[in-house]
Amino acid sequence: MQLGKGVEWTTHICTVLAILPDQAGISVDALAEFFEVPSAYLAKQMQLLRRAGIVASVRGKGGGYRLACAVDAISLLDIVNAIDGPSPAFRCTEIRQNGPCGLKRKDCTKPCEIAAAFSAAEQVYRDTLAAKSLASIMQEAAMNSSPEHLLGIAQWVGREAG
Amino acid sequence: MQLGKGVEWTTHICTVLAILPDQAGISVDALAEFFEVPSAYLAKQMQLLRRAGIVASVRGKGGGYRLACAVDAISLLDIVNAIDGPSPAFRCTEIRQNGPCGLKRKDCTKPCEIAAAFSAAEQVYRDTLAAKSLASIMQEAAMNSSPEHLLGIAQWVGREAG
DNA sequence: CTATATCCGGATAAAATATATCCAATTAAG
DNA sequence: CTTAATTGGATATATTTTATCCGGATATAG
Repeated sequence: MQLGKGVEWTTHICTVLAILPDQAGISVDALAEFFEVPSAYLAKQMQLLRRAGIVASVRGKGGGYRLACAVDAISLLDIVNAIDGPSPAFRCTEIRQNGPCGLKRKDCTKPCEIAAAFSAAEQVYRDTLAAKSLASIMQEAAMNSSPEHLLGIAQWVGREAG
Repeated sequence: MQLGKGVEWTTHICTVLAILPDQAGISVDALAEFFEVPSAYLAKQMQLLRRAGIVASVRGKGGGYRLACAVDAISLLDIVNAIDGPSPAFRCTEIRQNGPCGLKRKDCTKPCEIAAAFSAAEQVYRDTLAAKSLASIMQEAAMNSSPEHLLGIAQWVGREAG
């Protein structure tokens, strides 16, 4: 059970987009260079973010990506759902209905105990991610990083967005 | 991010092995028939369970599988770790060290805020699975199932275990 | 001792997923 | 109007996961 690299990449990228001036944008190539990741593949991930309404894009020369919402309106769950999809990790195939002792379909209105237990575990996982906003990540990063590092990032963003 | 079918299969199978008389065993073919799943692949999953110490096997004619522990000593997390592996879903590739504003490796002793947030979410997921024992699943199933159904399973197990 | 049932482990095939690439559509600037 | 920069979407490739098969080892029964 693995989460794609795109989740890591785009989460970091959102923290960079978050310090952009309003209306400005950064190109995929610039973002790919900033994190040294393959730009072609990153482009695909950014499109998934856009379709999910997390970022907005501007086409053509001078275009690029920016956040489409406030940082406290974007949670880690939003990003995971956008990149990795919202489908649950545990897939119940109703094997309790199979075989010599299989249950009738009409007797299976409620999920079985096993499916229910896995769903409950996934729910707390999703709840935890939903409770973590991009704003909270930014705040923690600001506290844990050196002022020089933060300044360096702000300057780079300023150059690329200018 | 998907959990393999083996997790669903082997969890159900553990609930069947749980009602075996002591020292008896059931063959992979019988279990595969009971749930109508491919026996070749199920055999692989059962070997993973055995290597994890969840079930024990007896070779040769009349052999088969049985639980290696008490039902309250087996959690859903044990089964997931055995079948799906214990590696975390979120893989941090330390891209904060990359690019023009990359951090030096020596300044990265603590995980970044993003990796920490995902780890925390996975931890509550694992904790929830660890808190759910096979015994608890069995008890819930006993309450929710009809006596006839439970009897049918017990009879089938009795026949197969000889 | 032979035949049969069963697990064991490695080799292999198929499917799904992750990764990478290309070209068309669009926009800004000169 | 032409050129360059950029996103958009479809398509190709690589990697991983999932599934199957087969020969060997082991144990039981006759």
